[in-house]
Amino acid sequence: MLTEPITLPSRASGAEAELHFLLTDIVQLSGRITRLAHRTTPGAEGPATWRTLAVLQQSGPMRLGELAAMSQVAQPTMTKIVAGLVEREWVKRIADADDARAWQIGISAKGILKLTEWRSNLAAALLPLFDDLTDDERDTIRRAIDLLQPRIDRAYSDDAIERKTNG
Amino acid sequence: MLTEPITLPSRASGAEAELHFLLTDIVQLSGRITRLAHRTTPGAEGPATWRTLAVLQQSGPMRLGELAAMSQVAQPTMTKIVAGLVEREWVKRIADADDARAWQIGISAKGILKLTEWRSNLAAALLPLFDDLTDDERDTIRRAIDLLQPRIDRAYSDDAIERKTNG
DNA sequence: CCAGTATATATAGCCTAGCTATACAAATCC
DNA sequence: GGATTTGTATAGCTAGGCTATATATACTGG
Repeated sequence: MLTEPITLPSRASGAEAELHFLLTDIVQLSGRITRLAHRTTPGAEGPATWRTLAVLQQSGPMRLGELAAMSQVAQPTMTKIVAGLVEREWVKRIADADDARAWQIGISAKGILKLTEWRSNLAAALLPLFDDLTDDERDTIRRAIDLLQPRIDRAYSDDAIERKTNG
Repeated sequence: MLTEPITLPSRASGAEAELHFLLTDIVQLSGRITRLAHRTTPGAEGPATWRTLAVLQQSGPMRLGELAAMSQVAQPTMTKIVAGLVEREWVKRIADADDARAWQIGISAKGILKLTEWRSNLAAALLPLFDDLTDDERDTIRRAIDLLQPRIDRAYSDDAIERKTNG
């Protein structure tokens, strides 16, 4: 229980506050981008489907539990998502030779195609908003992504490791 | 119906492809950030709640329909979200003097507090991932946000205007 | 000034994606 | 070989998304 009044930071303060607002701005912008991406793209699949497929494409086949950890969802949630993906034939279950309880979940050719197709639709929809960017501006954005990407990835995989160690 | 084969872009090509991958990388990263933000933060409220509150805080009271357009959700979805917010007393309904069918929806003091509190939790949770950034790196990220923010905002408000004109 | 149309919100009913708690089956460990 | 641990599935709930439709108010033309 919180007994002391929360310090409500004002936009004016020092370097620590600057990082605070940088982070909250990143999150707010990300939320709006994620929402816009879902809305401007056809198809009934939600963000969870694409996030899961992207993980599988980038990291290769893995167990359902690992996939859940690397997607930052609970295991039963991943069971449900994978069930949907299996039905669409966008992933395949591969029997795990070492453990009869487990499967390896791998993206299928069809899954890769659908993911690529979705990304193309996405890029086409967002292009008009961004085609006025100069080369320098694109470079700034690219560098920002390269700064954020590994740090976010680390948060995801740290969680996966923690699960393996403590869980 | 799509009859021609989709061009599957490869990572190697020219400037247009570069923008394509910039956009898809932004969206993928945003999805992961949004998910991480939700997961690392306590409370049952989903992203939609915070997105809606943020819109109200930044743009002031407005009608439910406007709010739906500016949040990129369908009107019945916003009816549901607002119902939840009214119950928590994070927004207030103000009778519209000019139109008995409509309300003005405004964020309450409690709503501002909760939003601020959530952002503080968020910043605290993400801080350890980013406290090693140099001043230059922070500056790069800030400039990237300032490039993306207005373009995303425009997509949102364009939709709101379109709704008002054609709808 | 009233009939008909247009508009703002609400309701109904469905889906995906999230969660916790728990069941079940296989592996592992005395 | 019985007890415990571990991997996945099931049950059951919630929020947040949608379309179609109902309802109430506003507007407009004769």
